Formats: sequence, C-alpha cells, structure tokens
Amino acid sequence: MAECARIDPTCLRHALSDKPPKHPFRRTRTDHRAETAEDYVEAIAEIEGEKGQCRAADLARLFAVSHVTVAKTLGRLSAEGYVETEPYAPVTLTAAGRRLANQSRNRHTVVLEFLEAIGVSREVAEVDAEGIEHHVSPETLRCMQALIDRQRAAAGETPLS
Amino acid sequence: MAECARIDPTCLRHALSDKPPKHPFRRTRTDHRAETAEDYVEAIAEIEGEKGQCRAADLARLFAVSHVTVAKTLGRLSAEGYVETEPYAPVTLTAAGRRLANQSRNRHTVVLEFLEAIGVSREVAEVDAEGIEHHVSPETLRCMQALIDRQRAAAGETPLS
DNA sequence: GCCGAAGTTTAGCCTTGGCTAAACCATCCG
DNA sequence: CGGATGGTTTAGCCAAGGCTAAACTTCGGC
Repeated sequence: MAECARIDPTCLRHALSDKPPKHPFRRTRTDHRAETAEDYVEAIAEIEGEKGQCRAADLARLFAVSHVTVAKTLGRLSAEGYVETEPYAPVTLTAAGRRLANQSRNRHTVVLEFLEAIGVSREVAEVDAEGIEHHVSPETLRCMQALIDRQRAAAGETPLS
Repeated sequence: MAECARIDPTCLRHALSDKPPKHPFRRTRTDHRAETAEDYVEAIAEIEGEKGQCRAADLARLFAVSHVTVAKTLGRLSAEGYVETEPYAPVTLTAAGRRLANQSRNRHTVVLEFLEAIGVSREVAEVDAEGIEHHVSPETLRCMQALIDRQRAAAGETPLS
C-alpha cells in the first residue's frame, strides 16, 4: 500500500481567494495546480448533478485524458482535501470541494454570459470561457456582472422607468 | 553532450492561430507550452525595446524565476524556432518569434484596455490581463476592441453629433 | 456459481516548469 | 596582467500532467 504516501499536503488553497497579487508581476505559472483543481471539482459537481454520481471514467471521458491521469489527479485533489476517493467507489466532493465547485461554476457562468453579452458567439464563448475563467479576479467578475446587468436592463426592461 | 538532444520539434505552433476548437470540450492543458512561449517572446521584445538587448538574466528577474529555468525554457523556444541563443550572447527573436511577440503584445494591450473600459482598476486589470490574454480568441478580441471603440466614441466625442 | 466486460489501480516512463549547487566564460578595473 | 563580478551553462533533483501496459476489482449474465 505505498500508493500515495509521498504526496505532502502542499497547501495551495489560494484558489479562489482574492488573488493576492503574489509577485509584483507575472504570476508564477504554478497557479496552474489551482486551475486543474477548479476544473475537476466543477466537472465532478456537474456530473454528479447529471447522473447522480461521478466516476473516474466519466472525468477521463470529459477531459479526454486517460483514466490513469485522472486517478493521479484525483489523488492529489484528495490529498488537498477537495475530494474523497474510496478504492472502487465513485468520487465525492468534500465540503471544501463543493464550495470551490460552486464558486467556479458561478464564475464560469458569469464569464460565459459576459462574453456573449459583448457579442461573442456561443461556441467561441464557451471555449474562451473555459480558459479565461481561472484568471478572473473577484473585482473583474463584479465588473462583468455589472455589464451584464446593465445590458439586460437596457434591452429587456425597455427604456421606460 | 547529451544536453537537449531529445527535444523533438513537437510542433505546437497553433499559438495564436484561430484556435481550432481542438477537442470538442475542455482544452487539453497543454496549451500551456504556448502560453509560456508567448510570455517569453513578449517579454523579450519588451526588454529589447527598453534596453537594446535582452539577456537571460533580465528574463529571470522579470519572471522572478532562476536563471536556470530561463535557460532551459529558452532552449525549448530555440528548438521551436522562436528565439536564437548563442552561448554567451543576448537572446534574439527569430522572425516567427517577433511575429508572435507582436501579436501577443497587441492582444495584451487590447485585453488590458478592455478590462479598464469595463471598470476594472488599473492594478487588477494588469494582473488579470496577464492571465486572460492567452485564452482570448480572435473573435473575442474583436468584440473587446469593438467595445473599447464604442465606449471611446460615447465618452470622447461627447453626446453631440 | 463462474466468466467476461467495464472500471480501477500499479508500475514505469516522458516532458515541462522550477530549484540549488557548482563550474565556466567574459569583462571591466585596478 | 589578474582578479572580482556577473552572466551562463552543467548536473542533478522535484512535482505535476500525460501516456501505455498490465494487473486487479466489480458486477451483471448466463
């Protein structure tokens, strides 16, 4: 059982915090880990919602990577406290994982709607949102939401009070 | 001399193309390489413009990573045809590298201005732009530019014809 | 109750971004 | 000319995302 004993709980957990400016410039491309975590928990939540449970194979299909890669990543996420994996059981999210998933999903939605609001076609918006969402700070997210609201007000409620 | 003989010219070069939807879903997180390439050539062009030449040490300072990391990355970029490195000489961009740099810089500028246009503060916009720019497709970029123009027209030309 | 297909885990290997330590060139300054 | 001082390269190590191949569970059918 020497499975994953060497994984030390390297906290990265800044994930969705207020993105402390880190280094003055150019983020170290290590935020990457956080991105993966977000993608995974988001996907897990999504799949759970759709079919009741999420198995490693589902993730492999979704991300188009091998099941082995998924297993390894899940091992890391488990060590980081986002998911719980039991030998041959479906993957489940921890409280922290669920929280992260909700935030991610929400942010994803806002980014997607925002892109469409500024005129990007659905298909492209979907692809771009996937890449962009991980780099949107809370402040920017608020601005995006504001623009969506503004536009919605202008279009939907027609120009009378 | 077994240095980097195993690096095969794995073309990734889709870099700034029209981002062919790749897999239907979730981009493989391998675009990453392209991001690094963009960051580097962009930085090299910037530094060259500022002080005439760019040395590995400058990049190390800028990215806040060790010179060794920079050297390794430059080796890869050289193999991919973006830069040219001579043992103890400054780094130079190839034609492809310069092209990539220009596109990146331009995109970076648009994203930054765009974020400010929708109300994001300068500091945050700068950080977010760094992360976002790599995931903006040409279409989205056009939409961003359009919004900037629209806003500029609305604000600058004051509401009289 | 046994078997095979589907889902998982193990083992082992690759590339990339990072790092430290140590050796190496270059160059400018006495 | 002789160093000290940087910029560079070598060597060697780590984590993380990927992969293939092979072994191992589960579970539904027959």
